[in-house]
Amino acid sequence: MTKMSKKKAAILRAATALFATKGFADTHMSELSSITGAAEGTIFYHFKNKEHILLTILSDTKVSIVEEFNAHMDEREFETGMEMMEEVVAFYLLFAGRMEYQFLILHSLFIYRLAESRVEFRDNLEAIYNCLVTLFEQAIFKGQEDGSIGDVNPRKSALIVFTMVDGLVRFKNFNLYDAGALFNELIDSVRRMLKPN
Amino acid sequence: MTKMSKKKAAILRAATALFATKGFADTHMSELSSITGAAEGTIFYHFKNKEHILLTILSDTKVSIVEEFNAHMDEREFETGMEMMEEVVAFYLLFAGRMEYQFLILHSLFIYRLAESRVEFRDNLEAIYNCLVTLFEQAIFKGQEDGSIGDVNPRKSALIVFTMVDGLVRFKNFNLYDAGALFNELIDSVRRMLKPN
DNA sequence: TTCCCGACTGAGTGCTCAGTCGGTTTTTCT
DNA sequence: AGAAAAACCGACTGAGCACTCAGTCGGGAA
Repeated sequence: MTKMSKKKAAILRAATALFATKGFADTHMSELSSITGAAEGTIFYHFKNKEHILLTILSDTKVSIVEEFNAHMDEREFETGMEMMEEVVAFYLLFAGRMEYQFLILHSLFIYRLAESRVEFRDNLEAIYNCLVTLFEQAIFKGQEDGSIGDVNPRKSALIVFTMVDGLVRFKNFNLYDAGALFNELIDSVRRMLKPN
Repeated sequence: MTKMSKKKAAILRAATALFATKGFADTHMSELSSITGAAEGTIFYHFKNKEHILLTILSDTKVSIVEEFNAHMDEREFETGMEMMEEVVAFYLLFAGRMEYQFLILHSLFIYRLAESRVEFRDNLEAIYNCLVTLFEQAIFKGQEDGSIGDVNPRKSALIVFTMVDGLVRFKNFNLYDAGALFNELIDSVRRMLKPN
């Protein structure tokens, strides 16, 4: 984090893009080498194997998400829980756009396969999902106190909203249709879903 | 379809499960051979290469989805568009549960990578998504005529609902949490999202 | 009975790929 | 400056992979 060799940083950057767009198995060390200008030996000097590169990316992604979301939410105040909910959704979409490759990796099968057998992977994924769902849930709690959100089950509704927003990001990243065009529709839907009565 | 050798059917069945759970690249012909009892040569007798197995699975999946959804919807009448919407959502969740492997494949990166370069893949995927989104959209049209659904943009709202339902299926298949427990919450959310005023 | 053909076989082939290793260059510290 | 440590290099290895091919087998038609 504090000091990292140029090559190591370049390897992580290139691997993030390649894992996201080509998948883990279809990304070869030779490509990573030619793109970054680092010899294959250099890659294995910095990472003990291919999987370790992926784990580093996932761990970095977790740190980014947890830190940036909490920082963003901490530094602003909301009149109502509904406003907070709208801000979480908006920031989620903005952030997912900025970190498109990382979110593609989070939406990939190979990461869940690894999470089944490897705790290091599972822990990072759980931290990410827990952080995100909790933010949605907090907005609902707040909204139910101030009356801006109706009498829904907070945890379950948080998961539903998460499903919607994350599904939209996935569709956008897979180029299924333009998610940007659905932004307003999504916010409206969430509002209608959660408002009292 | 009409007549298929036992071995060929077994290969397709095993490949569906393996591609869904292990991914395309991590599924080896040797596994396919040992699981099905078919010699590796037999696999290449029936399919010209590995990719051709995947294409066959995708094409069969498309046929199943399009036929079964249309059949299911045709054979029942709905009082209101909202009722129809609830039935589409319910049947989607039921069907995705029955065809878990196929839906896992539909949610996998490798299929979208192939769709970018190969028309045969892209055409099948488009047919599937078009069929599904259109059903949601038709329910909204109907609901707007009979007053059970409010004044929303039909296409966009259909996509949002699709995002929710499909996202839930994805979360369930990736074992992120029990989607079954969210069924009622989902239906309620859709109803609140779409109801007039 | 002979012939044919679709289904099936599995050892063999060539290539690709993650990972190694012995060595060189660059940076940091005293 | 000089030594030590960190970063970097790329030819090499061997395991594993998709795919091939020459040939077997069984059963139906002529």
